Amino acid sequence: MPEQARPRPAITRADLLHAALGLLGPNRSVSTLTLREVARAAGIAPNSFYRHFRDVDELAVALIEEAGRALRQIIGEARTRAESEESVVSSSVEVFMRQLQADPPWLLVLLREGAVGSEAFRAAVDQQLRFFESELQEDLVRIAERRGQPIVHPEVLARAITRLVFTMGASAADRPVAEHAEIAAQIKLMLRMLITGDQVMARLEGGR
Amino acid sequence: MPEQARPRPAITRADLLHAALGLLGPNRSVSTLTLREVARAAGIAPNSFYRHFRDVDELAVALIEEAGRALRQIIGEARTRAESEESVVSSSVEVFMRQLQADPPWLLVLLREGAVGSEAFRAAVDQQLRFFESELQEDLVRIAERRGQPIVHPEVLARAITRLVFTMGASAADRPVAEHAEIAAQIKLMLRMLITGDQVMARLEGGR
DNA sequence: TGTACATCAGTGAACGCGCGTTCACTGATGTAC
DNA sequence: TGTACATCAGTGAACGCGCGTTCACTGATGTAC
Repeated sequence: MPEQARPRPAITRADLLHAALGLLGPNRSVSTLTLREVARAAGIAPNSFYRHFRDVDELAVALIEEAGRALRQIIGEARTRAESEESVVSSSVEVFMRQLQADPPWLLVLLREGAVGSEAFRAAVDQQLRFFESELQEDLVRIAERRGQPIVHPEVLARAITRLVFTMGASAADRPVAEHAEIAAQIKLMLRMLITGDQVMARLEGGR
Repeated sequence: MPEQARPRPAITRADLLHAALGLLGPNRSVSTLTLREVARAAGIAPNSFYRHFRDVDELAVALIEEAGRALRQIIGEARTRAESEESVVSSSVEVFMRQLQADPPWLLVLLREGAVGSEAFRAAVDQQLRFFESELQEDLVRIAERRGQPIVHPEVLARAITRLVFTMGASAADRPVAEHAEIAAQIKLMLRMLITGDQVMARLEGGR
């Protein structure tokens, strides 16, 4: 049984992910990246790509997971500072829109790739959305219970909020920055409708 | 000034659109169609494609417009039979989900292509969504006023409903049909939250 | 009605290109003894 | 410390392929007179 020799990675998976991110833009989605492009951007020969990923799809999935992690951390930090549903909503939306304006390429990965691409691909985005949903759900429940007014449909509420924010964010990314404030206000209003609706339905259904 | 001679189109634009639709499926989005594929499916030489469209993007936009028209007509018919916000919502959602299960390829065009593709491409999908929004808004306002309880934020409400239905529909298209009923129920619940929220906020803001 | 002409949808061949993937390789590094 | 060997990230060349686009063409149809 031979002891394992250490590789000396001149180029890492992270380098490749970074190179791939650099290629993205308003009109370039992850699903259109080619192996040769990424290799070129990373400064390696095309065939060297295989030392790190099985194919471009595997890189794409890694990119999605990375992006999800990054956004969840940022939103999570904003949320821990919030103490009411109202402020959970508005601070999350504000942080989200601020990220959108900074226009980091990884955010586009989450906004754009959910619908298109290979099976594995869409599943990866869906997975990240579900992470968001469950984290949001926990926060909403925690805050609502502290206030003594529990949420009636926490799962559906969290999902509706998450999906609305992402879909509105995706369409905001295509519009001039000047409109972003207006869009943010619309999103907040929508979320307030949802939360209020849930609360009222609690009362109508018996208020428990 | 020569009088114009009539073309005798052996193959029409509609034939090409139809051929393109036939190529779509759960894992094939419009943005991945190639000119040669479509020409092959339509039974013409690749270069003949240019007699009908400038390029595949132009065909894609036509496809989107066609799909939008089709869906709006179907939903519109369902809606004219509805007389309360509640039934507008549930009959629209039901018709929508029924279409989804019938799995017509053109529906995928609207659900999948909003985020990816060329500028013109995304703009075309966005346009169709706006048509939906404004038609829905009219119906909501009309019905609410007849009931004497006007909607406070008709534009935002209509947009939230439209976006939620489309994004939830897109994710439903990836899930087994057995889950569709559950998803439809979730969508209805979400929309009820939105509508109830709007109504209650009316009262909170002074009830006018 | 007959003839000459214009129109134009569809064609077949060819082009150069970038793609993913394969192959046998090189050469730096780490390990065994 | 020195030497022989194993590992393996990266390479250069080559492959066959499908792509979009161009060109000069054909031949059926419609129009002018």
